[in-house]
Amino acid sequence: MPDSEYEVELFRKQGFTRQTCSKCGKFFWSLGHHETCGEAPCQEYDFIGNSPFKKKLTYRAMREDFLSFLEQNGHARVKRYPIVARWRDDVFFVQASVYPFQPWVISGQASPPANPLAISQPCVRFVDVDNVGKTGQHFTMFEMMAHHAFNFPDRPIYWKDHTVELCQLFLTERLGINPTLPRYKESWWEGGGNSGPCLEVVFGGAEAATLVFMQNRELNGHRVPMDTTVVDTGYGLERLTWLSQATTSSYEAVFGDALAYLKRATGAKRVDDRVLREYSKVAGMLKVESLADIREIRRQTAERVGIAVEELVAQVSPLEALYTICDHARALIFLLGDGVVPSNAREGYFARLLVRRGLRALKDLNITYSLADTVSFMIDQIREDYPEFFFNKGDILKLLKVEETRYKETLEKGRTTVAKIAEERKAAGKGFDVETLIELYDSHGLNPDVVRDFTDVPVEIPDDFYARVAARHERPTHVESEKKIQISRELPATKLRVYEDKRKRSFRAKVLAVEGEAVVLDQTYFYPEGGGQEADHGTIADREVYDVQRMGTSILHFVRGDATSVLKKRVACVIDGERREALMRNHTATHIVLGAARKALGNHVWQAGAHKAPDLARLDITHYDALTDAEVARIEELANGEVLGHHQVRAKVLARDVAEKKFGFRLYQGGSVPGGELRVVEIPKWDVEACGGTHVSRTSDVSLIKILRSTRIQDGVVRLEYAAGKGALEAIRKQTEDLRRVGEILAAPADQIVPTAERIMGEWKELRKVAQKATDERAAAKTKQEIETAKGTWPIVKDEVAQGVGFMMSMSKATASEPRVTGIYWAAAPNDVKLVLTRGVEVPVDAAELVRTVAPEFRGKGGGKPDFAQASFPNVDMARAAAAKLEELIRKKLGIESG
RNA sequence: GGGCCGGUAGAUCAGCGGAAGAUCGCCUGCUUUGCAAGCAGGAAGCCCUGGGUUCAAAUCCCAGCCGGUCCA
Repeated sequence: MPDSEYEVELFRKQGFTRQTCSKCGKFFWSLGHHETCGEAPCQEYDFIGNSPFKKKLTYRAMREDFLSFLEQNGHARVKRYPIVARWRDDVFFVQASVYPFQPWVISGQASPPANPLAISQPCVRFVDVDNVGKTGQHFTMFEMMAHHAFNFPDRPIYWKDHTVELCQLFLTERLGINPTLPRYKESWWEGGGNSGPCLEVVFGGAEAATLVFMQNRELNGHRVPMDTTVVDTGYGLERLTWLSQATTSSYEAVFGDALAYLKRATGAKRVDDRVLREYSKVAGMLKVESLADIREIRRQTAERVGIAVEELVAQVSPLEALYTICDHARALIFLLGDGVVPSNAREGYFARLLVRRGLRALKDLNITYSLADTVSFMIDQIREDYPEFFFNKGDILKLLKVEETRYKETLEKGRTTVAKIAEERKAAGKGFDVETLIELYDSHGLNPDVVRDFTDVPVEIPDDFYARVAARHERPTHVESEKKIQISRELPATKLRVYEDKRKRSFRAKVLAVEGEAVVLDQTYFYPEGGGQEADHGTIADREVYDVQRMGTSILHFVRGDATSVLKKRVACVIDGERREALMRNHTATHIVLGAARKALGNHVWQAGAHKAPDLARLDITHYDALTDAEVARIEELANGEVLGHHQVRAKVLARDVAEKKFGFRLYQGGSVPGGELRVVEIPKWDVEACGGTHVSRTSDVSLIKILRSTRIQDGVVRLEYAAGKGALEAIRKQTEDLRRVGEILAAPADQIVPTAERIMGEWKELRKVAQKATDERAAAKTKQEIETAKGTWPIVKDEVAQGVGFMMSMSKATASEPRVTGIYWAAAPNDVKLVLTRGVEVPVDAAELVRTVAPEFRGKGGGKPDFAQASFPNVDMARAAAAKLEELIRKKLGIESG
C-alpha cells in the first residue's frame, strides 16, 4: 500500500512527522519525537501513577465525555445493541462496535440508525478469558466506544482526515493530553470479510484506540473495493478510564465501587501499590498464552520488586480472584440480561463457563459469598446506564441461581468420582496421571485444581494441560453439505404476491421456465417454504404442486410429471386452501405460544427454532429446565386466553432501523433475517416478530391451541409441540379415542380408567411374584424328592423337565444349595433344547469343562462356571444322550459305579 | 454442531459374557429409649429402548432416546 494511505490532512497541517520505531521498525506519525512506536513490547507502560490526561474520569464520566464530544461534532448518539448477535448467524456475540452494522448496513441493504453515529457498545470476547484478572488489562466484557460514518456512493460523510482530527481533538481538548504524546501507528486491519488501512492510537505505552478505514471486501479470495466505505473506530472505554485514573490495574479503575464492596466483604488485605504497578507493567509487555507465561510475569515482577515469587503470589492471588469475579459478574449481567440461558451448547455454554469460573474464583477466596450477590450489587450500580437489567433483575438472578446449583451438583458428583479413583491410585501407590486429569475435566467438568481440593493423593498438573485438552478436540469437523437444488442456469425472477392478498386461492400466471420438475412463474401466490413454515401445495395447470422453494429471486414450484408442455403459456394455478389455512393457524399459534411461554416462564424465553406443518407445529424455547405439567398447562391456558381475546394480528413492512427502534431486538426471534426491510408481525401487547410467514387476521381465527408434548431437547432448550384449529380438535379426538379404547380393554367405565389401570398393574406385579415363588417352591420340592430317590454320598439327579426352562432354572437353584448333589436337567426352548449342569459346593467336578467337552459330541455348544454350566442342543434326543454321557463321566470322576 | 463419560432397587453406585449385588433409605420384630444407635428378618429391579453377535448379553457391537461434560 502506498504511504500516502496514512498521510492525512491533520498530519500535514499540524506538522506531524512520519517516524520509525527503533524496536519493531513500524511507521508512526506524531507531533513529538519518539524513539519507539510507544506500544508494548517496544515500550513499557509509563502512565501508571502518572496519567497523561488532565482529567481524572470515572468509567461513566469517560463514556459520557466521549459521546457528548461526538454529539457536539455532528454525531447522533445511538443506543447500544444487544450483546447477543441475533441478527447474524456467523457469530454468537457482538465483539466490536461495527458488529451491529454487519452485514446489512455495510452491504448497503439497510440504513444505519443515524449517520454519522456515536455509540458505546458492550462487547464480549472469550479468547483471553484465561488472562482475565491476571494481566491487569484483559476483560471478557468491555465497552467499545466508537463513531461510525457510512459513506454511501451517493452520500459520503467523512473519511480519514476528519476521523483523525476528531481523535486528536478528543484527546487533547477533552482529555487534556499533551499534543505531542499520541503516536498514530500505521497498520492494516482485517475482519469479518472486510479490510482496510488503520491507525493505532498509542500513548503511555498503551493502545487507546484504533481508527479503521474499511474499504475492501473479500470476494472469492480477492480483495475488491466496497461500494460503501466505513469509518470504523474503536476507543476502549476500559483502557481510557484506566489511562485517566492511572491506577495499578485496569480493574481498579473500572470496578472501583464493586471492588471496594467485595474487598470489604472478603476482608482482602491491602497489597503494596508498587508490586501491583510493576505487575501490570510486566504483564503489558508480554504475550500471555499459557501458564508458563503467567509464571514468567510473576518471576520478572518479583525480581523487580525484590521479593520472593511465593510472597508475590500470596499477595496478588486474592486480588486476581476479586478482579475475575468482577469481570465475570459484569459479563454475566449482559449475557443473561440479553437472553442467554446457560447450557452445554452454543452461546449458553459461555454463560456456564463464566458462572463456573466465577464460582471457582470465589472459592479460592474462601468466603461464603455468592456470585448472585455480586451480580445483584453490580446491577444496582449500573442501573442508570442499564435500567433494562435492573427491571429484569429477578429473572437474571434466577438463571444464575439455577446455574450455581447445577455446578454444585456437578462438584458433588465429582467428589465421589475423585474419591473412588484416588483409592485405586493410592492402592497402586501412584498419584493422578495426566490422562486421568484430562478425562475428569473433559468428561466430568472437574478441572485439576478442583481435583486437588478433593483428594490428598498427589496431583501433578502440567503447564500445557488445557492445550492437551484442546488437542483431544482437534478432529476434522465434517461439513454438513446442505442439500441444494442444482440449477444449471440463471432463472427469471418471480413476483411474490402472497402478502398482497393472503385470501387468494386461484390465479393465472405465465410459465417463464421449466427445469426438471421445477416450474418458474412470472408471479405467484404460493407460499415458498420459509421461516419454519412449510410450503403451500396445490396445482399448476392441473399438475400437482408438492413443494415450493425460494432460489435467489425466483420461486420454484415443484410439480409431479412433465411440465414442459406449458412453457411460455398462461396457466391456471390453484392453492390448496385447507392446507394453507391450517398452516396460517399454526403459524399464528406459534407466536401466541411464544408470548404465553414468556409470560409463564420469564423474560429469558426466546425462540430457539420452530417448524409449522399443517397438522402439527413445534416451537423450541430457551429455558433452564424441563417444564412441569403445571407450567405446560399454564402456557396452554394463557395461549388460549389470547385466542379468545379476539385480538388483531398486524403485519407490516418496515425499514430495519425503524422496526428496531420501535420494537427493539425482541424482533429477532427467528434468527437472522436478510435485507434492509423487515416484515413485522405484531400481536399487540403479546408478541412482535420479524416474520415472513402467513398469518390469520385475528387471534380468535386460531380457534384453539392444544399443547401435545413438551420435551427438553438439550440443556437450556425446551420443545413444545402443539396443534391449532382443526389439528387441535383432531389431536384431542385421537386422545379421547385412545382413552376410550383403553377403558374398553380394561373393561372400566370412563371415569374409572385411572384407578382400574393402577389396580391391574399392581395385580400383575403381584401375580408375577407369586408365580415365580410358586415355581421356585414346586421346583424345590420336586428336586428334594429326586435327591432322596437318587441316594448315595454323591447323589446325581437327572431329569427331563417338562415344565420348561424357567422351572428347570428353579430346580437348578434348589440343587446348588445342596453341597453334595449334582443335577443334570434339560428342557425344550422355542428353538432348541437347553441343558444345565449344576453342582453343590463340595462336588469335585468342573461343570464348565465337562459341558464344553461333551456338548460338541452331540451337536451342542455350551460352557459356564465350575459350579454351573449350560448348553443347547438341536433336539431332545441329543440332549438326552449328552445328559447320559455327562452322568457317566461324573460317576467315573466321583468313583461311583454307574447304576 | 462435534468429541468424551454415563443410564442397574426410592437414592448413591459396584458388577462388564455364564443363575441380579452393596450401602443408605423403607417395612417388621427385638434390643435400647440421647440426636446419622445396635441386632435379626423382609419388601423393593422390563439392568433406558430396539436391533445384532453368541449355546449364553446388564455386560460385546450398531442405532436411537435420556442425562452429564468439554470444545467450537
